Amino acid sequence: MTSLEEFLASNALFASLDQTDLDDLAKRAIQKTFMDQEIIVYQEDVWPYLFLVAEGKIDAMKESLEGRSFIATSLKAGDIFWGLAFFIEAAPMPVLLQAKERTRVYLWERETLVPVIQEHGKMSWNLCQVMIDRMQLASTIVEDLAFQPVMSRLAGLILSEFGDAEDQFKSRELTLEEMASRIGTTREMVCRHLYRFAEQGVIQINRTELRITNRGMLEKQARK
Amino acid sequence: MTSLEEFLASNALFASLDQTDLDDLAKRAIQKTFMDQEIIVYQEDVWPYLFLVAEGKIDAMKESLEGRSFIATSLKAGDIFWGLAFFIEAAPMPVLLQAKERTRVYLWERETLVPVIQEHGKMSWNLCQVMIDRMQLASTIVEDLAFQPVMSRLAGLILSEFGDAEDQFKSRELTLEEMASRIGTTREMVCRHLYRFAEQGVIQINRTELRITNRGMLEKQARK
DNA sequence: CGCAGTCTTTGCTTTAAGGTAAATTTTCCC
DNA sequence: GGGAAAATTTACCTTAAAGCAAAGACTGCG
Repeated sequence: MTSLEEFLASNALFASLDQTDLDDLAKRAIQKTFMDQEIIVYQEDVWPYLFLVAEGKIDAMKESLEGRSFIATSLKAGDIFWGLAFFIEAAPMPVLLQAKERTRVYLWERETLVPVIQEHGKMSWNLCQVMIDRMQLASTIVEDLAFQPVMSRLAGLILSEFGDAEDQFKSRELTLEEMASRIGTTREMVCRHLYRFAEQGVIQINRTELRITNRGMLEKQARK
Repeated sequence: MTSLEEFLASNALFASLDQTDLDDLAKRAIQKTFMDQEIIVYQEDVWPYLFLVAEGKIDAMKESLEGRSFIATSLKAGDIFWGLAFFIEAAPMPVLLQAKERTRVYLWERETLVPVIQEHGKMSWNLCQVMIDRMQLASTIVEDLAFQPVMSRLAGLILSEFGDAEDQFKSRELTLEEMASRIGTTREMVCRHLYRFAEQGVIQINRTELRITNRGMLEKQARK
């Protein structure tokens, strides 16, 4: 059993396949590597692939005509993603995919993988489960954009990015621009609100790091 | 073949089943009827059903704490929908479902239908296709909310609601409140923008009906 | 018919969000 | 180690969106 086969077997989507099928899919997988910041596929392109992230990180983002962008989700090792054209003839990508580190993926063409999926009912079912997860994500995004002001969305982002540091200063990994893209606003707004939070004593912040000083307050603000 | 069996057979999700299975599912379907405005299930409830709309109309909407609401999609005869708990144990409804006319649905419990779906690979695959459709919808919603101002979203709504009338006056079926819920704003904003469009000569409007006079302008505004 | 309740419309006010620009700091590459 | 490029921070200004309130118009029902 090759390491790729083991990797596949450990993934929820492929878990139900037997050795023969794993072997077959492993052989037909196309391995690709992308540099940091490299664009994998542009929005609106027709891209009939399904892929599995082996290592690295990929952002799925939407871009507006005016040059603003919105990061819908980030993919990491073990995650499955696909182009819509994998499922629907000629359907265009709803997002752009961009590597955010050096990233390696295995991908399969529609013609290769769809027959396998259709033959293995369990696999289709597993795929449904993956999709349901994605929908839950989309659901909270819509809710946030429709109802929450920028400040609340930012509070949520701070919690998810800095919430695991036990009230210690933690390096700001994301640029203001990136934070803005995750909550659908501009870098200036993010900066202003960060310092407003700091004024209120909810966080402490300097140019390179951030620390949560009042988590309860942030949580309250986030589901305001 | 009963009429329900025929109805099932005509649906993309069930199309691949043979007579025996159709018969079985038809027998185990739970038929329910809802009055206009009746709530079918509340947001956050755990509701492990998948259903098929036989007749009528259902809105799937999110509600905010402040009482604003956002209509994510409308379901009509032939449409399939489900509670997340159908797929994931104890997962809560991401939306509220409300009948918007007298509505009849057939629903199946998780325990009844999941085994059938898992047994029939083709059915899982069809379900994936349905989900992909829903994702495309969600994708445009996110894009609109993240990038488009209220005026553009309203232009899009006008086109989809009144676009089929050949520049004839058409009765305003939706209240301002409902329009507002579809594009994530308030009824006052909708009203103002409608009259702003009218001032620009893009539409004509009175208290009860509306007519598009410059479709090109609306389309341009919609993808601004 | 009349009245209560629901919608629509509009004016006025407040708040949130965003654009521009410039100063400052940091990063990164040669 | 120096300088260009990128990122952060702020001040100031404009616009978009929303909240509040009140005046009409319509609907449905007793």
